[in-house]
Amino acid sequence: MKLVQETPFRFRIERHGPMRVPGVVFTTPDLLPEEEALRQVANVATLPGIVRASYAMPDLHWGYGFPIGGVAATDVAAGGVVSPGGVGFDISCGVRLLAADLLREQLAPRLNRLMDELDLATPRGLGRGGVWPLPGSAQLGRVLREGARYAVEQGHGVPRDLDRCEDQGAVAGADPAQVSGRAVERGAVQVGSLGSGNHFLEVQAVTEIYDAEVAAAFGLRLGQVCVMIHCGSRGLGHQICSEHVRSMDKAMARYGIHVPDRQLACAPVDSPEGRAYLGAMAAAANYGRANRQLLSEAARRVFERVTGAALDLVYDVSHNMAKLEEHDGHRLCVHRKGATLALPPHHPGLPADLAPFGQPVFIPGTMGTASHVLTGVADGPAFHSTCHGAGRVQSRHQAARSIQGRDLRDRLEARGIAVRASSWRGLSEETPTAYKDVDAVVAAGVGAGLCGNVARLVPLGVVKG
DNA sequence: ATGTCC
Repeated sequence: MKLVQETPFRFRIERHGPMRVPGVVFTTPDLLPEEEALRQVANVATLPGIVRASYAMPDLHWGYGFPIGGVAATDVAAGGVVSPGGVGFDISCGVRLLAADLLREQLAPRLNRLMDELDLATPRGLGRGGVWPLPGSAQLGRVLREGARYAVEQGHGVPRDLDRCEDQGAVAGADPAQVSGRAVERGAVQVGSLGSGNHFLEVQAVTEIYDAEVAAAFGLRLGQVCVMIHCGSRGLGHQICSEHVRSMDKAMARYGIHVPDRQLACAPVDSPEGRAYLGAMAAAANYGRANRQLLSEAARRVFERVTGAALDLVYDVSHNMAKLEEHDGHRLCVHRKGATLALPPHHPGLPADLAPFGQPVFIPGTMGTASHVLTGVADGPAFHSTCHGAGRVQSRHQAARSIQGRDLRDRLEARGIAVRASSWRGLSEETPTAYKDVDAVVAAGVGAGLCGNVARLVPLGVVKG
């Protein structure tokens, strides 16, 4: 495969074989991933209706069909397709940041107690329920339609929270009728739970401010304590993805669609299968947003009790979504998988007070390193998208073999990071050495013109899924 | 990511 470096932060995969557009990878030579991920970028470029390029962010790595860190837009009017693999199994997985009215030195004497209480208050782990009193399964329909808005309406949050959520807390077009009974069954008992894998709730502190004006507008200052929550749509999103991949895999031949990898199963956006998936995907997206809202409320109650400090929502973003967006007069289905929407300054989708500064974006790093706050910039080259995390370099298996969970906990604690894990195996799979350097990933994103860097945060304590 | 295989 021919990879041409076009600028210090931009590589091009020339069109070859059935590719309809080129591949464009925003990265640096030392962040370039395994060949297989680049192959996936090229495979995505064969999808019917794809426009401009198959894009990849600096945290690019191998995924199911589509690479993680991939952005692909299809033109709906030109037979453009939607593909569940372009969103990922964890539909609407995302990140929110809450800022405490508290400095890290004020928290220090109470950190351990705070972490103990967050540990108890955060349902998590594989399969394990983590049920919230909010919905019985009868109320799940409202969660699927109204997302975080329903949670706030029920008293789990304040109206201002919704101004600080992408899509004001609920995606339009959710169709609970397209969510199977199995998905509902799995989802009903997991509302308000963190999950496992790389999902976490961290107490962090702001250690660097790169853009003082934007940081102030986001409500962030040096030394401030924050809470970052990274989670998704749990078994419900997983079930929906599996079912719709299967249905599209069967339907593709009828639409005359041929893809180089069955994991790219897709159907025209404007088809029964396409509409069914998008309706179910939006429902899962709303579930994910309600989930993050409820976990925020749990954290707020703990903070209030232990420190007396309030937590203000800075923003909430998804990094696994497909959205119907207007670009240059065309209605496009923009898939972002392990990639974050980053609206530029003055975009109508921004709340008025953030309009001059662009949309906040959060990049969760790894447990031992750092996380970043970014902002959307004008003229973003990939449909206003940027990276979503550090990006894996080791498989879960490799990571787990490299260190015992208890040893990792000890090492982190020795560096002053309080760890509350739900499983030792899960903790070892998330060892910081399994990931790229998040600072380098962010620098590549900034260099490529995808985003601006606003602030850096380091973990004080981690509640691990 | 995920009742780590319907």
